[in-house]
Amino acid sequence: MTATILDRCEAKGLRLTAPRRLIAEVLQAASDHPDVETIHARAAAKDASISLATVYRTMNLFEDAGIVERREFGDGRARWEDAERDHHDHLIDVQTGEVIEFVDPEIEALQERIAARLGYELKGHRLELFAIKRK
Amino acid sequence: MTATILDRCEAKGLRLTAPRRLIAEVLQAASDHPDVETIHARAAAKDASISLATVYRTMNLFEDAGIVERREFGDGRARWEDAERDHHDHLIDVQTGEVIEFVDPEIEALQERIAARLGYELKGHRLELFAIKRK
DNA sequence: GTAAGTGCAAAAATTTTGCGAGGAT
DNA sequence: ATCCTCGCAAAATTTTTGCACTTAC
Repeated sequence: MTATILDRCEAKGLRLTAPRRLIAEVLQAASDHPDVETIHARAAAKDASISLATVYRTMNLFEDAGIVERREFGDGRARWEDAERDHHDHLIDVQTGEVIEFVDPEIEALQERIAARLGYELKGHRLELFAIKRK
Repeated sequence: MTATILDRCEAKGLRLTAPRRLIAEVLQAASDHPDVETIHARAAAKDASISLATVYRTMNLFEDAGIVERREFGDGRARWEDAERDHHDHLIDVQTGEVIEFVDPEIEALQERIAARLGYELKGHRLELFAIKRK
């Protein structure tokens, strides 16, 4: 149903070079939020000739194409995840650290309206709820 | 009602040096989300002898003390704001980097309902909208 | 064939740190 | 007096870029 990263590269008319295919494969397989160093390490495990500069360039390319999303967790490095898979928000249990993913169409629509009211077109969002379990 | 940054420094037992007083003053006066370079420039306007390293050290100190909050808006630099200012969310213009603050009672209420539906009691949240200006 | 992409190394940008001098308590 | 903090410069980290060579279309 959801197109693969490689499919979306093709759909965007990006040149399918060996490094790009490899990075797409690494991102497709990732269920975490890898930084550039990690992506490079995973790619280099399959083809050691890939350079860090290419990973940086490719992530910027994929971001501009809307294929991946950049995340900043406050540790000074950018982290990345599949933009198609990122249609969820996070609720963090502040007592246990447990993270629950959720999607709410109503809140997505409301965000659109808020952006529009401010004169903007919504391109993305990040929502984190901090909460404690109800007794 | 809300204590000034300087008051909170004192309450936390931080040493009140000239550079820290000056940085506290700059942050107190700020209504935007300045990065370190900007904070340094504003401080240097009043005392040119202040160093960038001291601004970095002081921001980390204030963050550890819970006096300011670090924000990452995806441009590679940390930005800072008073931790005790009234709650608001952020809309970031991804083309210009401009940051607009907003509060929306409807979205606050909706977040409460989402948390409740998941069996949680909402304690706080963080919402960032990424958008581009409409033509 | 041609425009775009790659690896490498150097550069740029942001943040941290070692050190001796100076200041707060 | 004793730590702590400062400014400076050097180092560390993360990201970008110039260049010559290679590749996808």
